[in-house]
Amino acid sequence: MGLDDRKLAVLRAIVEDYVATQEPVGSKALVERHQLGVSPATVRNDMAVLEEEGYIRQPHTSAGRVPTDRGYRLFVDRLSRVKPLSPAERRAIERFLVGAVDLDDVVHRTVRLLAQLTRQVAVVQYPSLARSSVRHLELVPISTTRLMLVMIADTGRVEQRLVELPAPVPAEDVTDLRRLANEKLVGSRLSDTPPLVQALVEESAPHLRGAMTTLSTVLLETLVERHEERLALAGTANLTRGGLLDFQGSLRPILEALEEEVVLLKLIGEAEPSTTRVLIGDENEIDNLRAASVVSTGYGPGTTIVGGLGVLGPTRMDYPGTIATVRAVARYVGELLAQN
Amino acid sequence: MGLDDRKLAVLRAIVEDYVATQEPVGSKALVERHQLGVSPATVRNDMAVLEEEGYIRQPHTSAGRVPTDRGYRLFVDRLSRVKPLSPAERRAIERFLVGAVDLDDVVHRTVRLLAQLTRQVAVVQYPSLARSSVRHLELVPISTTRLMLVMIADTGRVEQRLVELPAPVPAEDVTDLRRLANEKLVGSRLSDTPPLVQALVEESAPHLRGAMTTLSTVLLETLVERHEERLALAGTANLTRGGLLDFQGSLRPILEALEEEVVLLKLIGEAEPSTTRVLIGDENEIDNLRAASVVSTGYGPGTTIVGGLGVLGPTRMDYPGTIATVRAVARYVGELLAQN
DNA sequence: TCTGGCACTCGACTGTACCGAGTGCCAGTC
DNA sequence: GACTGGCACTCGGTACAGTCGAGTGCCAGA
Repeated sequence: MGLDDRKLAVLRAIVEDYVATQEPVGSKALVERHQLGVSPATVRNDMAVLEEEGYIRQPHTSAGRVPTDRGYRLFVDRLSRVKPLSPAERRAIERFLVGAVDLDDVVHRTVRLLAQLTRQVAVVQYPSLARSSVRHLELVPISTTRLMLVMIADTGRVEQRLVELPAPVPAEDVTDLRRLANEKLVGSRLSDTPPLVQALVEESAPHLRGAMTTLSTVLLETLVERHEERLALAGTANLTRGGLLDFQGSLRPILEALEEEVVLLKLIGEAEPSTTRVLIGDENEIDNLRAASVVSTGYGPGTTIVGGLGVLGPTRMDYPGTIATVRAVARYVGELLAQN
Repeated sequence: MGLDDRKLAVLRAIVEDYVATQEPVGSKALVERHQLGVSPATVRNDMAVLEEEGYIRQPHTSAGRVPTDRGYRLFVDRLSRVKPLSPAERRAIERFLVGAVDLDDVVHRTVRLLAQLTRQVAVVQYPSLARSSVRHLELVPISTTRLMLVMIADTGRVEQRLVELPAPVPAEDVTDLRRLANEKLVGSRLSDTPPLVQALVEESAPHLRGAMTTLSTVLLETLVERHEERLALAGTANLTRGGLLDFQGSLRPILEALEEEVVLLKLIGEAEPSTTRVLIGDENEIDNLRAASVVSTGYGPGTTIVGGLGVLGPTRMDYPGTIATVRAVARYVGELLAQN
């Protein structure tokens, strides 16, 4: 197990060169491009050890070495510092995000920005309803037996659902329903609402009870249970960089995975506070993404987290740069939301 | 120019075989698989003419023939009948679309359905705001100087915008603003609103005028001028079928084009009543899509059109089947909207 | 006008040879 | 004991030649 400093330096050099050139790197090229202070032969011995330990591998007998997923993992954990952003990148982030007019706008701008800066596929989760609280509920009569329920969350999200009432409800009753619902629910987190919604029905006047029951069912079903998450995606064209060498030749599984909201949510939606999660290749639970890496983090106003965002790319990616960008973007978005 | 019936039959056979096998088709294979009633030599002569006229071409000197964009065009215009849907497909459409709970749901289900049935990339435009009329406007105070404007259209679309007021507005004034706006605008088409909105400001009580001006600016700007269109996309993974032979080897330009909302709208948003538009390869104005074909049509309740939908695939596609599917789906969606 | 026959073309595939990057190993040196 | 230079070896990539066969164009004849 003895991985002394030089061996680690060799691994770092291999990762950096391979990420840059996308070609297996040999011992000679390595000593030429890095100040390792030893000869190629020595490096070769180190490489043999690294290979034995599973950090690098040879695509063919007479080729250079390529990092394994395990090698990238070691690199990320112990061999790299998060790269500070360039001023240009900072400016790009600011320029891109100021002037967003609403949440949709913020999310769309963010996802495009991320895709552009990292040159990878970017995913941004809308602020999770479960982590939002109710700012306002609006009931708009569509017909006598149909209401449009509009919920405005403190995160800026607006969700609407059609409610089919069991019986016609006159306009003034709708007003009552609206008032009641707002009184009870405004300010509370959606994840905490079930008992409140329950109480709502019980406390309603008898003639409102039928309508309120339907209403609360819709509320619970669509906003809490089926906790509606939304996502924005951008930069799929970036998958084609690196001319099909990445992703072992087929974009198919990746594109398929990207179409599954559930999958994406799993990837970026499980953020923990102030952590940047890096999943490398095989570490990914989703089979389709075994050839990809994901860098994700949570975002939100202040220190709370309301959603996740991240990027997906080949395992051969610039981890320090990507991590820095993802973090920075998340922070800016959080600030933006805090102004809300 | 003399394209007699047999030459047309030959072209049709070439298109059908090539679409099925994805391989250049030769004269011998052609007479074997189709009852043309003549010998390969005769077919060869016909092919020579078809090639001269630009309907087919030879990838290499000693290979079979492949249809050109022009050949597909002739095929679509004169040589194919729209294939009736199979009962299975009909059932799939019905099964897929019933049970949609709101517009978002309808659109998402539709786009997935289209992608699945045609095995291509599907695009569905949300009902255009320009073609919708106002069902209700809601103003929700966020703070004393901020309102959330929620517009509900008759097509089911719900749009929201944040309005920054120039000065604090008390709650009862908000009620007045809401009432006024609804009185004037409900029932009118968004594209017809500019004069109405103008009148709105003029008829407001003096103390409301400032707020109403801001409000109407937001209304006009975001809902009319920048006429906000939304899109849903699905099936990008289908681009990878045909193993990179389609799209001359690179998905890049296609994926890039698919990320541009403007481009997609141009493709499917210019629907005319009861027409199915087919754009084949070169006919496409967007350079990135010169290797693709697009089949699109409009949809809407009854005979009106509120939006477009369509699919994008390789020029080598099953036009009759795709056209039939696109039409059928559009019709079903229209019916669904009509029930609204 | 159609057909059979024939010479021709050229991509796809196969086998051979060669080059060179890169390796593992070993004996020698500090 | 750790490092180095040297050397034989491996093997992917490329270039080249040869063969095969699908497919063509053309032409004479029915």
